[in-house]
Amino acid sequence: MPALPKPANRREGLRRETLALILATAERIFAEHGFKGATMQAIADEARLPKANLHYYFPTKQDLYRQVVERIFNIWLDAAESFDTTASPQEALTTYIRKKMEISRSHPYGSKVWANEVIHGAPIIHDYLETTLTEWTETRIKVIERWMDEGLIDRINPRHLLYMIWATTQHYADFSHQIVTLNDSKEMNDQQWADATECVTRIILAGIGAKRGG
Amino acid sequence: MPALPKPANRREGLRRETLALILATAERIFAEHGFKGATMQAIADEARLPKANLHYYFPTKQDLYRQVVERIFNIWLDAAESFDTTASPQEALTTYIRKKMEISRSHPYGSKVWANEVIHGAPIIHDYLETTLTEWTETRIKVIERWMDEGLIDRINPRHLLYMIWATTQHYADFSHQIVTLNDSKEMNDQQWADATECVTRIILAGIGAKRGG
DNA sequence: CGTCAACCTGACCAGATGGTCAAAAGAAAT
DNA sequence: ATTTCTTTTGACCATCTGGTCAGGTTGACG
Repeated sequence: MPALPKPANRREGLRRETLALILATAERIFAEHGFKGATMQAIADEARLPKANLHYYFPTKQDLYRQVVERIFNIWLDAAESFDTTASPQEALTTYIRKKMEISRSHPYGSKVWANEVIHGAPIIHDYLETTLTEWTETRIKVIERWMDEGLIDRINPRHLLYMIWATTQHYADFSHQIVTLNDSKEMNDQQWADATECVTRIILAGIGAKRGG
Repeated sequence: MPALPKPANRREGLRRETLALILATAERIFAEHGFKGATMQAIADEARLPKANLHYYFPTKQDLYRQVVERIFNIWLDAAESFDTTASPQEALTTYIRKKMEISRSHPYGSKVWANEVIHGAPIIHDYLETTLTEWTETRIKVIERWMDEGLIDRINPRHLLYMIWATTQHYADFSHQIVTLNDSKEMNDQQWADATECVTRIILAGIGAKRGG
């Protein structure tokens, strides 16, 4: 996430706006229809741009898709940082879960695109999984093992704890249609999101034998 | 799941074999490429049938897709039955989680198709969500509430407990590529599946304050 | 064996879609 | 004002894909 320098001139500013508009629209369309189901024409229409203009900024559909996915990965990385390797299990996990739930609420389309990508074998982002994600996971597993060695939590397989957190938090974004349907066809409100976050955190912490607020 | 009567003759037998072959192949291709990404030609090639033959049995791609999804839903319903409403929390949840993990292992393609469908707004199965799934969920929520009233488990929001179980168990199928990558690029073996099931069950049970084996 | 219905299949078509291009329009620099 | 570079855009094309169809093949049945 490089801090972006301010636009040098009118052109540069417009260019950024257009890029942002295209990326945001594309994220939604890719999330709703999948890579193949999304068409450049549909993205163009939603963004109110001629299709040829999209191809000016992103030569191919794959280029556009890749940038959408990379943006999402960076958001994920930000949240991943909040898994503080120096904090107590309670602090680290509570913060991490909250952050992930917030992402599910604020970036539902991104989460869906990511899910889609992984479900279909991660053809575009396979290298990310093998490098960045693997490294991140290994270091966190070591942290969790240390917690167990120090008797701060029960002995469990750290891998499955992580999967459980990922699966559950992302479920609220990826399966939002199912959740909405089961919620009287209403979007979850602030209170319900807070309730979900609290409930998930509590079950996870109790599940691994970590006292809360400790 | 109607018990199928035995084929009356050679023709009937062949017909069933062909139907089963097409459905199984389609399930895999739909899982790997999504609805739009999967082509009738690809399914035909994989099944070693002429494309026109597919259209003989399934007039349109949507018909084929719908039947694939319906088959998956029935498998889900079977597992759902194992959430015994009369058993203790430990029994009911342990069995249910085990059953769902088994499905994730034995029907990974089906799970992926389902996930895809829900992620994209469940255009085909929306009626299932609104009827069968809603009813099932309501009855199970009542059961969980009874457990809480009887002091068998802690007070939590039953809805989120269910979401957690669904999310986590299905994660092993839907995100298998990620899991394999993080597992030294090897498929999970018998021991690892048993380990995962045990670990998930333990965290959930402890998470809601239910003693194990009780 | 003959008839009929079910089944199979190569060839074909219409529409959709990713991508191209040349020309026009607009901003920046001189 | 003129030149130069970036951006915009409508028209166009090659390819892919779902679906059709006419004619051939096969099994059931009397």
